[in-house]
Amino acid sequence: MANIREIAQLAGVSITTVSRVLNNHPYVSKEKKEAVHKAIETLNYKRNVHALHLSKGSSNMIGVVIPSINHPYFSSIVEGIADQAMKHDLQLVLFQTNYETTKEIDSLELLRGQLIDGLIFCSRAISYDVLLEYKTYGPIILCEDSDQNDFPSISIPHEEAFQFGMEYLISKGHKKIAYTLGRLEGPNSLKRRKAYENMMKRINQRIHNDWIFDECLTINDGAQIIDKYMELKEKPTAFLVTNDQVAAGLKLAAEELHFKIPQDMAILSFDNQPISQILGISTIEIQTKEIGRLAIKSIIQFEEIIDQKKNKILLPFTLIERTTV
Amino acid sequence: MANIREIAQLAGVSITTVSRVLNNHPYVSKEKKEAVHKAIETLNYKRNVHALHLSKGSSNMIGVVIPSINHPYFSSIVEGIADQAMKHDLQLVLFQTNYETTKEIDSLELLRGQLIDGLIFCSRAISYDVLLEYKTYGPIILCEDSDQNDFPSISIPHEEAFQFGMEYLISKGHKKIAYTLGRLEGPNSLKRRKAYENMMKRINQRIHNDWIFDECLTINDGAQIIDKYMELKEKPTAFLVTNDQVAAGLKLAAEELHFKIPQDMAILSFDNQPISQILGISTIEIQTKEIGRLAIKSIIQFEEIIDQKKNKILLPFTLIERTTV
DNA sequence: TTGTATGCGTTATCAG
DNA sequence: CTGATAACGCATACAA
Repeated sequence: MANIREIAQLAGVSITTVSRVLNNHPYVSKEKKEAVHKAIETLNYKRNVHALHLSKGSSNMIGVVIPSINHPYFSSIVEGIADQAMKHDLQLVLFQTNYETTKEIDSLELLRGQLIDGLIFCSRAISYDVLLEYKTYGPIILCEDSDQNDFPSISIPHEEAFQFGMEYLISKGHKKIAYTLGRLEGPNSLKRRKAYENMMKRINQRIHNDWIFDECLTINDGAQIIDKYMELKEKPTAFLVTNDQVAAGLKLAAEELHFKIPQDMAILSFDNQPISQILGISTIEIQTKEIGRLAIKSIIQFEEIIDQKKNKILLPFTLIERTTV
Repeated sequence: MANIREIAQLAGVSITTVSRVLNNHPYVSKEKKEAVHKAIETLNYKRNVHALHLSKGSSNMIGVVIPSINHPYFSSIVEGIADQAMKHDLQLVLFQTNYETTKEIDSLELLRGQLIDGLIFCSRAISYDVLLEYKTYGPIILCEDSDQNDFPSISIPHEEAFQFGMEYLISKGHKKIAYTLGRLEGPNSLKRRKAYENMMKRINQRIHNDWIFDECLTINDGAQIIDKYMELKEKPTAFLVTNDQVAAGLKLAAEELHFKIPQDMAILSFDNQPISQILGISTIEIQTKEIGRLAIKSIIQFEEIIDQKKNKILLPFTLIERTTV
């Protein structure tokens, strides 16, 4: 591949002039500019990106940390990230971590090594302390309902949304409420658990630990809930579940066993993905794509955000009433 | 950030020696090695990736072209790509194109600019001729059922699989068969259309153009088929559809209108995503994740593949009989 | 308006 | 075993 030197030579100008043309700087005579363009054309020249990055000290690439891309919640966030990134000519580097901390550290190390100019955590398994060690290496955005003030965060208010869901179920006459979680230790899950305990206490219900279903993320996870449900001595009458996928699995598996939804079992979920619409699942809408968009915006306006300490964005959520509650 | 020079200075060795230690070269005395490691520790040094890339002339990053990440078919492929990429320490750069040719060209230009060492096209809107212009700039892999010999391709045999699906429907007594496509002009769609026309001719059925449903990719697309279906004078008895998402939408929307599946309308789809299992949809399984894995493997073994002209991989497909046919 | 010279941080060559 | 030094390709301060 031809380099800038060859272009300069062929065009009969200096390297600097070529660079100026390349970067649309002013103060280049029309003739030289044309000569440069012609040389670029004939040699089929293309700027080497690494040299540019090295020279600039940045890469206009952003890292995205997700546990798995093959899940509607995360791929929807990434879609928003990708849309917005496009508008700012940012490239996306994907880190599929499967919630492994070593993978998350890999991504942080690449921030430190300047491969990426910023990092968006759609999921986080790593401890907050470790994260702090990387604070100085570039913008880090957290897509979680976070109480800290070191990193900008974007999310819905999980505690509030969960509480809202509980209240809705209670308003429909339910007291025996079960719920499901993606990962027991996830930052958002902790928020949800807290809300659950508060609400159950408020309606004088004791906490049944076997009404809390962990590791529920996919359709199949949802379908498998029904097996555990069958073994329960005391059965809940309502489920507040992680997301629409889990709700879909649960609903279809329950109906397979001739349970009536919502009479025998009410289901309320989160997200409002297309599947919930088609299955008539009542759900609390979350603007996942918007979370992604705002994550990129936060990266771009990082300095302002930090300066003004406006580093926590909470998006509204909306109840979508359908037929499962 | 400290650089290699500072490390050398602090450790009292030359830059070369530091580089040797960094790259685990032999012939470095234990003392110097330790001194270097100590200096790296104290200065919290990290190799600058851009300098490395520039020097090496490569980046161990791979580009992935997809129309939208927010679709199970594509995110499943990307999941496979990511899994396999991880094993080889390759980073992934995502290009969400929405089938726009300009976006695809952007990705190709970055291959030319050496940002990425290779490119995987999970979808392609660009013409084959344009693609050819970039052939020399690095490994390009096509995830489509392709007849060309310039680029390695990985896919299922779409024509054969589609024909197989038709034969299955016919064996169940259907002659009036409709089908749906993702994009009319997509490379895989063309294969499917060809198979459709052949099979319909074989059973002496004329082609109804209004039995061919274009732009069907999502659950909602599937649900909307039913509206057009209602307006059809002559109605098909079976649908061979793009993927499980479309099948799910179609099935649920049809049942909403009290159609019996498969008596009133048989449905056979492709993919075997979890949703098809839970809805009992008969489907032709495609190993999407494996397509992704093999794409990375093809990038790595690119030279061999080209040399041995083994540049077309066709994965097997499997009929999963459930309840919709 | 143009060009020279230097820096960006590594790796690789070659001489010792 | 070790170290100068020359690439790698571009941007930019400074000089003209």
